[in-house]
Amino acid sequence: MTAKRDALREKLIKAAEKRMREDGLPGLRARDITKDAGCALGGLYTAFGGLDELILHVNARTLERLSIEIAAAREGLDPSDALHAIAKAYARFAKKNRTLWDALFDHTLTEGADAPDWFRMRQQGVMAQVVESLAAFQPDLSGQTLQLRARTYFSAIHGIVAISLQGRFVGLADDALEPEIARFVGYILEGSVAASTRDTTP
Amino acid sequence: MTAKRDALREKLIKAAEKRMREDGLPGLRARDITKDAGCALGGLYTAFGGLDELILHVNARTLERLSIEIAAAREGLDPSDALHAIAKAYARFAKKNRTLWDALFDHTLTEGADAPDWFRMRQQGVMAQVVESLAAFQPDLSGQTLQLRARTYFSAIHGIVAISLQGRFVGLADDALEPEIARFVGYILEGSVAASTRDTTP
DNA sequence: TGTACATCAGTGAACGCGCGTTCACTGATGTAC
DNA sequence: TGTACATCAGTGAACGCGCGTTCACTGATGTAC
Repeated sequence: MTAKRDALREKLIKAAEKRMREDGLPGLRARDITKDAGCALGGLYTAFGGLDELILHVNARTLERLSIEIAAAREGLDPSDALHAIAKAYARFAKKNRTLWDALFDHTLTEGADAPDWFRMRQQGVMAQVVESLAAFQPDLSGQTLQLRARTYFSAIHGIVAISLQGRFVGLADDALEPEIARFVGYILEGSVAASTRDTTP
Repeated sequence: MTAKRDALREKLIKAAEKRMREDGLPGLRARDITKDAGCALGGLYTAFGGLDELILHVNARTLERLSIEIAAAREGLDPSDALHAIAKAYARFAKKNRTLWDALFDHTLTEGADAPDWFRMRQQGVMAQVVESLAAFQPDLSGQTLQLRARTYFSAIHGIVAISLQGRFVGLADDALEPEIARFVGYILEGSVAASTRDTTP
């Protein structure tokens, strides 16, 4: 019966997620997780390949929730508003789920092994939405270029959120973050429209 | 005599920097460093407070070199070009000094203790240049707002560089990075000028 | 210049501990007859 | 329905090891006379 096995996996993921939310990735210990999940230490290794794999599952769920929130935020909006909404939703998610969100970027697989497909798909789920909204905003973009622009847009927002939340370089009131992002996104959209019309109508 | 002590400190910093450049922050071990520096393991603890403090010194030097390269890149340029040059220099520096640059962001002090003043000053040295160029580009900005805008500008570029280099979410040719940044910066500057003129001449 | 003594940077073996992972065992569940 | 046997998920004590830090010692350097 695989249902029992799945139940254990579920309990472990839930327990790990809870610990990660409270203590963050660095404070995550196999002993704590298995204790919370109500199984023996070794149980983790029958249910999963190891701690790293368990973390990957927690991160996958975080990505899934992020994806859902982004989807909800941009639903029914026109392209420009949607791009604004994505950035805002991203910032809010990061702030609300700080430790889980940190783990998305801090957890690196040992050796050069890259993440399994089921995990990459979760990443895609987020990125695809940026791509979609950007494509609607700039219909002339497509293929590799579109992918690249979407990543650039996303990672710029990511950088702003990341450095703001960790308070590096400058320590400023964090309620300044959302308006700052809104303004910044406005600049990008306006600038890209200007560049685009200049290209098309010389 | 403090000269000898300083010589040891210097040897340790150099050795740590070399190891960090080769193996990155995660591969940094006190034993390796002291062996390379030609002193005993305990020597590290007479010269510095501990490994963390030594890492801080390495990071301070990395920031110093970054600051110098940014200064050289923007020298004599008009504000708009200078902002472009800063972004480009940052991307190049990160790529060329990958592991050292990673350490700037990955190394976190244990507990909530924040970095000493001499270290913060190095961070300021980088940031101040962004502030300066941005102030020249948008003379209407000043004070907190200027600081905030500068950080936003900087952290957006940082995000783009960081995610590109670690190849997350999308794996794309990394020679696409510089033109992508150039375009992106162009959008921001154009957008901010448009917004600014709109404000001043309603 | 020489002797006795103090200081203290530097030594490196030993400590300590956190923590992921293993593995010989057990007991619940399933299968054969 | 009952008995014997096989399987294998789950157990948890023990392993192993990496690694930062300590601390009793030593030997070079400086000071007093």
